[in-house]
Amino acid sequence: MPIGKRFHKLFGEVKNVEKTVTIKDVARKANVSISTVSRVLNNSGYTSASVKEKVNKAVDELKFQKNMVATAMIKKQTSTFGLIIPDIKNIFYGELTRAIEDKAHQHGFNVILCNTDNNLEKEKEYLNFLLRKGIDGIIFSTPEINDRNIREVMKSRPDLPMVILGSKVQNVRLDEVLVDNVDGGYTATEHLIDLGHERIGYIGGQPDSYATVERLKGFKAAMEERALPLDKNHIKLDEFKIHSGYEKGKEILAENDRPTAIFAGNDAIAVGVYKAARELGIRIPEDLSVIGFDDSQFAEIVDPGLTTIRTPIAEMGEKTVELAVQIIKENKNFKESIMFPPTLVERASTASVKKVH
Amino acid sequence: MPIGKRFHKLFGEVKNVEKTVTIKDVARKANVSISTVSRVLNNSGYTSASVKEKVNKAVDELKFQKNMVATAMIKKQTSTFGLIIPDIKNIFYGELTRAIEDKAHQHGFNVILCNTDNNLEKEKEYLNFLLRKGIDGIIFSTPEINDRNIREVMKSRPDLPMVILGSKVQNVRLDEVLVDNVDGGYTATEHLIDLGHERIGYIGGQPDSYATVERLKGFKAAMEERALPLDKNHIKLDEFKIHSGYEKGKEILAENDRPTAIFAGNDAIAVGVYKAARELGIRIPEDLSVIGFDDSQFAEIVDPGLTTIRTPIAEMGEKTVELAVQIIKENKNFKESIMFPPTLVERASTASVKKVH
DNA sequence: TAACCATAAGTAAACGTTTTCAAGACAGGC
DNA sequence: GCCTGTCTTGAAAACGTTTACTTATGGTTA
Repeated sequence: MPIGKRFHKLFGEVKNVEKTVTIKDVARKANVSISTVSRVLNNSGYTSASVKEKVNKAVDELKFQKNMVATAMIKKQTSTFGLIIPDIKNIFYGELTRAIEDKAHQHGFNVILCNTDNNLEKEKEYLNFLLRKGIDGIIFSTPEINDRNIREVMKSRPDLPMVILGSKVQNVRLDEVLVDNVDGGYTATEHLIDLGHERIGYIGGQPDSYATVERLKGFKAAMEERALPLDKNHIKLDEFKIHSGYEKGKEILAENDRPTAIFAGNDAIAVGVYKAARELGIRIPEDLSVIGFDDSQFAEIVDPGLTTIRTPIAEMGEKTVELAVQIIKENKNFKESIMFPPTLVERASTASVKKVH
Repeated sequence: MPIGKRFHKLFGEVKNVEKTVTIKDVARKANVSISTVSRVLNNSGYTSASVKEKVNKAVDELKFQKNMVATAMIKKQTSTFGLIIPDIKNIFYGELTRAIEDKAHQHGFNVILCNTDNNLEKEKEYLNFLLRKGIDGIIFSTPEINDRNIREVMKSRPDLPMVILGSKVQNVRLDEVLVDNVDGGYTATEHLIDLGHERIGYIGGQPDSYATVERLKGFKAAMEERALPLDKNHIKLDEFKIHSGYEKGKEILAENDRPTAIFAGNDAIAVGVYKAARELGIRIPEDLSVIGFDDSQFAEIVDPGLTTIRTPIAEMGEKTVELAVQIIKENKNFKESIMFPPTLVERASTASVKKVH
């Protein structure tokens, strides 16, 4: 298939048909052995100044570039990470991915993108592919982490750096970087309570996901601490998507004793709540306070600006990569759990509850 | 560095320390030569049914997985594409990337993500990396395509499939898939004119970018066709970003004879215009009609819903990958130019101009 | 019965590097 | 002048596949 080869075949000794230049060509030109070339290239071992010069000159003249596939073959390192997320269309993962890719690039790694849609079979497929391609590490960031797939990889490749971003896998000891979701949930709820709200709804994402559960914990903790009742009808879980926020928002807001504030599990859900409120003629923040989670681009775009709990997405992404790189370079596994603190970002979607009603 | 090896070193003949299983192990277990194993694996050449069975059994039992690095080494194919975009955080590229990655996955390819921020040096760096890694093709999608880098790659690797998505490079013959930007610009403007608008502004992205220029062409064509004057003060170019829409929007809307409608070069710019209008107390669509371009997620989120020109992002991404795959498989370069038609999507941000004033 | 062909399977070279090993050169200390 | 140690280089093995080439075996055809 490669053109160069084909020509060789067809025409025999056709000269210089865009043949890629290898270390052999450099060696020939510099009049040294390939091992010497390799040594100056990687400057490992001993090499004299004169030889170094000769080789570098040849490298420049021939515009030689090391073939990384060959290097990968023998070194068993590809300078590549696999990144597993549900969906890059999701703005949250866009921001995360950008941070990860940047940091990886800084360290000389590329990242292979894998969108799983939270589909275990798809994830498994990707995992197989990545493993066979010899990637140097895997970064997971999916709300529902499947321990079956993870466990399998851990068994077949116990040495492979894996770090989980934003989620936890039960009963599996892995490197993980997280936001303090309980704290975030607590802070969000506290903020609403401080504004005088008493009937507060919660719309969360995937019921089994770590983020949903933990944020709900924080929510409940704050409500209980202030002795406010939890209304089951005002707590709904679905997905971390606009659509879910819209649907569940409509359900909650249609009730007679509808809440005066809603804590949305993430910004996308909050956007859905905005839409529901708009359709029902409910004004934000006059009639309804809304608080989100993540502080993604959505929060600023929406009108009124969304008050939200900021997840330090970029910092977390960067830390994740640094952890992975460290594991690779130092060849030891930390199994660390790094927790980032979330912060409240006040915009215009939350206000004091109207006492009159 | 690889654990397996290290152990071997340290303890001498330690047995079976999670050594990866190779084709040799399969051959030994099945009592055949490695070439035979290779043949049944790829079913190429002749293999008897009995041998096939033996080999497959051994493969299953050993859970053998072909090492793709080794395959890449000899076949010079890595089943990997490089994707070069400015920024995955940008929602437009998120949607595009998802479509591309999906299609690539369907065809058995992975994609390496590269964010260049439209920085030529960065682009070059990525390009070098990709080339050295032996990727099978490159997909570009950046507003300002640098012909220097492209030309260089074309020279060093004339056989390498490259396809450009959404942009054109002057004086370079490449496979490209595009939206009809002139048509889109024309349609957008026509829509506004049909609503009775006469003073219409245009806020575009990067001045040198193909999309900006072509959309502006369509805008001008429509204006001229209806004999409407072009006001230089109402035509501003900056970047395809929210911030640009905000800044330029404010400038335009601050004028005395401010336009009654604005054609934004893309949806992000339109979002910026929304913000500017809000700050200035200008209502959309009552006081100002706004039309965007792309029909990205922003268009639906914003209130009022953004009327926009739909770019068939997903379809274009898919077509791009299909083109690249076809080039690889059939080993011939089409240098095709595929044009997709844009369509008008009416939402609530455009309305008849108020005649009273 | 010889010649030919299709089928089957093994041997070894190849892909482009890195790395181990061996060996040569040269210096300094005795 | 010999031994030891430090530099310096090259030959060759290795990484895990694919593939060209070779050889062997039957069966068919002339």
